Amino acid sequence: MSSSQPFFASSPISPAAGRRRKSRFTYKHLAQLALSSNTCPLRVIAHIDLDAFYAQCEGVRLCIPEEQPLAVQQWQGLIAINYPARKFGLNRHITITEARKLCPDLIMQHVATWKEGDEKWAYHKDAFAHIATHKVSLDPYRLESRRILACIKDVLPAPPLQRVEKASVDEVFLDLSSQIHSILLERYPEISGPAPYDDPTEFLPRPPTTALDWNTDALVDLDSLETEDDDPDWDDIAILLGSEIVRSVRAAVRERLKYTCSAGIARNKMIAKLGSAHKKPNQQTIVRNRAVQQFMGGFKFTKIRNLGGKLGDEVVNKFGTDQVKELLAAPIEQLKSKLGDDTGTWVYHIIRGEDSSEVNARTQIKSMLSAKSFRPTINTSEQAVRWLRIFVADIQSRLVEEGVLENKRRPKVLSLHHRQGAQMRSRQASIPSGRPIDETLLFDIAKNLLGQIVIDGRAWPCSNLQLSVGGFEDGPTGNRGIGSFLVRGEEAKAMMPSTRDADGYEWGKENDEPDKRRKLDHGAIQHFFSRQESHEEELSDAQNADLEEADSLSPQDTGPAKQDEDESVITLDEMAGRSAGASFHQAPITTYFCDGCGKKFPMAVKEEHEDWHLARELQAKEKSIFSRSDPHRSASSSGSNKKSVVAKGSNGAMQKKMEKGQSRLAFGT
DNA sequence: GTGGATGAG
DNA sequence: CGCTCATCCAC
Repeated sequence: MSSSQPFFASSPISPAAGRRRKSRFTYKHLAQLALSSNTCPLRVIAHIDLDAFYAQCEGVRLCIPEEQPLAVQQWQGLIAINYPARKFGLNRHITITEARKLCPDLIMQHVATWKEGDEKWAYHKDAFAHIATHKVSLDPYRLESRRILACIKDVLPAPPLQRVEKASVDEVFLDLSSQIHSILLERYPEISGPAPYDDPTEFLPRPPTTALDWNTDALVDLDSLETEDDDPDWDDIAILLGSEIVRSVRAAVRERLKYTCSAGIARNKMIAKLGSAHKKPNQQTIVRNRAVQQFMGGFKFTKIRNLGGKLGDEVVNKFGTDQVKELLAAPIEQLKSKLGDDTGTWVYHIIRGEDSSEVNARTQIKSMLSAKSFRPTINTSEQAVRWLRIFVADIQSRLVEEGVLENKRRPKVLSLHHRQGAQMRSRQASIPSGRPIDETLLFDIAKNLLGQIVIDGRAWPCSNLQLSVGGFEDGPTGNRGIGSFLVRGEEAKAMMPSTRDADGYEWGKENDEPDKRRKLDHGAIQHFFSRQESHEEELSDAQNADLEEADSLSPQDTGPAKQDEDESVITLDEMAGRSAGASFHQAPITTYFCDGCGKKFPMAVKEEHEDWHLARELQAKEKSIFSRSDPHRSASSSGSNKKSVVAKGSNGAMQKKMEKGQSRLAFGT
């Protein structure tokens, strides 16, 4: 909300009749460009947006022709619709039956899902039948997003000339200023020297008057007072270079990875983003500085980022319009008095196309969430605990992808959100540092947080649970070599049957002893988690059926109460430990040492552990699941038999393990 | 630091 | 819609 400006409102040199001798820009402005200064009037920002991203991912993965109408399904809804399908009037918020009616030829591919005990997400036929036991995974799209980002970074020059911000799974901002500065100096030696008299406020000479080739881009019309044959200035040259860079980035993404995207090129992030949405798909739009007024004037201001929600509604109500053009008439004092000083000032500038926000050179995420909405609701702690297992497996596998194993980054905080009716509650806890993160550790903490929420009361029926990690910290130096060495040392320590850390917390054992660091004592937890079997009959038929089906796949991981009639009190730890952990948590009698992990394991899990390594290696060799074609797909996911429950293993060995029900939690490495 | 609200896609 | 991600702010 800086009140720098208004550079573009007036020229330092009167645009009289005929040709100005000098540029409107100075040597100082040119120098600012090299630093990507957010106040530089020559600055060039691009926004790149993948077209119907999830749909494109599935199209690429399954080698579906691009003209084929294709939508991505999530349970009963559609979350992405490709452009051929949009011609049939399909949009989001449409049911799959309506969609099929409008476009009988439509392919609806369901997103990948997980269920309890799965090693990894997988694509399932008839996924909707498993809504009670599975959660969706958007991981395939995150992985593709990562490849595309890597491709973009690869075609751009090395940092700091390159500045890329990942704005979402399918969007990036590029600050092209530095790169363009270097191109300008190279191509136009006349401005590469020092300023005359060493005075940075000297105006630059004008660019050579060659007519610019704006190519095939959608070029936004000029403001009414400008004329098309007006001589170009350096901002025009710069933005045109920006457009050429973006064109080459898009071509690389297209040729190497088969994805189309749309882009906007402008002087700031806000306009670049409006630009990328202007013409889709597979097009790019240049919004020159002198076209900004014309471009902005045609929009509803509710299209501007941050004005799409309650704030936008508030402005509409207080000023009686949703048009940028009409709100321009409101004086800044009125905006400030009605919206507050800060917000009013921000709105005043933003509708004039002024946005000085930086492109943060950031491509890594700051938090990670795994969530599930329950329909119908869940009503018992043990159901919730089972979902925690799935969330933990999901998050752990994504942490592995983030490089947490190599100690590149690690989260500090784990939190659990819970919704009952309209009420949302959450609890969080720190993830102890100094030891590797694994599923057992995360599950242990998550389970404890659930206990806290449950004893606060009013936990059931629960309509939504979300487990997240955040507060990511960078590893020691970002240096992989020394980092992984240290981690291995820590891991070996943590794997010892009974190891206390500096705080006296005992690791390597399940928490069957009181623990001072917990906010709850086990007595309280036991009270609220006892006698779960009395709620069994409250499960819906669908849930019961699916739970039994899942249980039959993994005999040692059955729900607690049913088999143990002799126990009337089930602790959280027992519920947790009964599956994966069972052998893990007992002091092993014989152990073997895994060179790959640099740590000890119970001999009983040797075979499984080595299989797990093998599976991971095979998987790592595959650059992407999307590089494979999968011709055996049918036109829809409905109507198939319910027996296809076993996940596609990543190899035969894994598959066998899963059938035996032995493959549970992955042992942390 | 924690937990809730808002906003985007 | 359901599932993510990010930011802001009162406490």
